[in-house]
Amino acid sequence: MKYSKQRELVYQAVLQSACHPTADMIYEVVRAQEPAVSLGTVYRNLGRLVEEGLVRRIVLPNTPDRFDRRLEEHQHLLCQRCGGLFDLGPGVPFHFPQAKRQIESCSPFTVTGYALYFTGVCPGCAEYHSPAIPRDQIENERK
Amino acid sequence: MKYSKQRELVYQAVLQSACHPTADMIYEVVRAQEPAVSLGTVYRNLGRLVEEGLVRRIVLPNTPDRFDRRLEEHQHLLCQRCGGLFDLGPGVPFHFPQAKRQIESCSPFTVTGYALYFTGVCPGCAEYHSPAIPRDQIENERK
DNA sequence: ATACATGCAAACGGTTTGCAGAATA
DNA sequence: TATTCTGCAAACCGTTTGCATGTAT
Repeated sequence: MKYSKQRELVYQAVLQSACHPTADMIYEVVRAQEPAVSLGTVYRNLGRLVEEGLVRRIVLPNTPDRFDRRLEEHQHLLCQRCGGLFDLGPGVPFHFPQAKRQIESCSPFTVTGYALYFTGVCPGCAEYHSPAIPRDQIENERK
Repeated sequence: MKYSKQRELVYQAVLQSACHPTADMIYEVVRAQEPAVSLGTVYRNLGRLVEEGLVRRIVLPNTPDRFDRRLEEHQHLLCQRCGGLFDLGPGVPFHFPQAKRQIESCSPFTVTGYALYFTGVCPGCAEYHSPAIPRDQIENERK
């Protein structure tokens, strides 16, 4: 893969993001340093970085894809009030190798992967009388 | 909710489908009986039926939504070769109430729901020298 | 020199929506 | 009659793609 300044900036933006940014958020960050960058280039480079395994893509229904610098296996919770996406610790009782074994032992399928996420309410949104906040007004996803 | 022939046909089409049909497949089935029906109406009615809890919506990345007449909790496997979506039996080692309890006991989130599906290869596609079949050429999803 | 990457803008695909008219209650 | 529904077509939104130009090796 040939070096490009744009890809470097996209990668750094993902690494330095405190949350799980969308392509659009990455675009804004990169544009601050390289105003001529195009959204298409950001999409292309995010795709490349995912292919190379440098960055993880999180696909959720009815929302733009999110990107994650954390490569280790972990689950997420999608807050239904603010739309924020949060990492869950290792307490989630789901172990893929075991699930794979179990499914393959009692059904005719070969299992190669999975997708799992939870929905719920984050602590910030759960506060007393905390109003629902439309997603486009909050993008700082507390942890 | 006011009766409409179109909604009835949409509902029956989901109930009678052998697989997990997309809005488009429902559209085709309904159109066979009611040629003037519009795709918009199919979408609207599928949405209503989901709201009413009569039908389940299955959301997957990069593919149109699927609809499911089975309301009981169960998991799915998405075949990566033919694109077919298959029901998995009760052997999947994931139990939501337990997961909810465990996550809530060790993190500050309230958990209200989840999404889980597996990817892999279905028996039909696993056959010896079975070629990969593009999704638009196979829509009979064996069970 | 020759790949490969970029900016731009148009296209894509699944889904939603605004509207005037038709069907239900 | 009052409300809800429909068909139609345009809009929507995140993402991808074609193309001519620019940049890294």
